[in-house]
Amino acid sequence: MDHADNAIDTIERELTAFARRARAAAARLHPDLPLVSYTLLAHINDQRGCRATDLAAHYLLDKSTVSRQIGSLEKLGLVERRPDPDDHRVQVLHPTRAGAELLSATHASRHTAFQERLADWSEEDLTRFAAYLLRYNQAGPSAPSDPADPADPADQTSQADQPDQPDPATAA
Amino acid sequence: MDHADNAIDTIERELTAFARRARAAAARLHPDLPLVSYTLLAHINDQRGCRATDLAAHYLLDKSTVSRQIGSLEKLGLVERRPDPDDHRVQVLHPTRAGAELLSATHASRHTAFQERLADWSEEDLTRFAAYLLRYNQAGPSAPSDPADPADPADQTSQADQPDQPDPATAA
DNA sequence: ATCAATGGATGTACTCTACAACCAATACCT
DNA sequence: AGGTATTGGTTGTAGAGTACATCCATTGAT
Repeated sequence: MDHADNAIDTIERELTAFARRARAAAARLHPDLPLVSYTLLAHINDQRGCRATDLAAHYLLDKSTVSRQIGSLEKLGLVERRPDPDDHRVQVLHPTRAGAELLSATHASRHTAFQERLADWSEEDLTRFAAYLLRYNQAGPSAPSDPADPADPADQTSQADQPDQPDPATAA
Repeated sequence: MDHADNAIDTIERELTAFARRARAAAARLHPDLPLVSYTLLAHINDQRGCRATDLAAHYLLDKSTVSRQIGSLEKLGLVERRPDPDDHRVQVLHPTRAGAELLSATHASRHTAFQERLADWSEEDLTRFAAYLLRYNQAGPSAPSDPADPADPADQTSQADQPDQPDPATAA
């Protein structure tokens, strides 16, 4: 077990820890907007209209799951479905006014939370950490990044709308 | 929006992406040993005997959740409960032989997956990335790291067995 | 001795998810 | 054109994971 292996173990452990906590925190802190719904809504918002199938492909979710998520987002009045004139099978999803507002409020509070947590990091460390995370998420033979926010200017390396790859963090 | 804010946005986005993918991957790739069970089993193994309450506190899980998880681990023959002679309310949890073996096999395959994903990283980058993750997970006013594997020599900064803090990654 | 605190289990309910089966619309192919 | 495959989406069903409330047994404190 050399240094690199130790580092890999640490990365594995810490990413796993993060994922577990994130999940718990999501349930705890999104009483009104569950994590998955938030993610999908954000994607819909960023794409300025996308189809349920796109979401399913992007997030590696079953289309039934997406269908129900969209259903609940619609029930909450955060998303609306518009028929696609070119293909009558398709519903183009758009955030409603309320959806966009909730999203921006949520994003703002998330950003603040991160800012607080990262308050004592130097700009250099922030930049490097961000770069490592990007690299990690894009890594692997066929692992595209997760261009969850392709509209984000910081997302310079986002690729096409491809499915995420199962992550070794939780692979066994 | 300065550089630091951009970096923070990237960190936020990438960690969130990771958490979402990890979740999906967990369900997909742990047919025999669900992620949570794996995590708890690993903790039990590392602690060489711990109580259900410890697990609940450590992972911010409800004790009912832990109780059921332990129940299923026991049903799978991976964990055994031993009465605590000093306190008859307590059950000390220990991995069975099968549990320890499954754990080490799982860990090995996880490590391999990470190794592959990180194969083209320099040792220096690995070390720094690991350090950043540790720092991130330990950050915050009252956010201890998640010493999931305190026995791991790489986990030099693990602290006491305190609950994890809700993570801004998914806080809204 | 009583009453509170602790460790744990159980009842119930909700979210997220997948798989399978299904329907409707479109595309392809001869 | 007609038949078949493909695609977009919904619904039925099932299971994991979780929380909250409640309950029981044991321990501790006054």
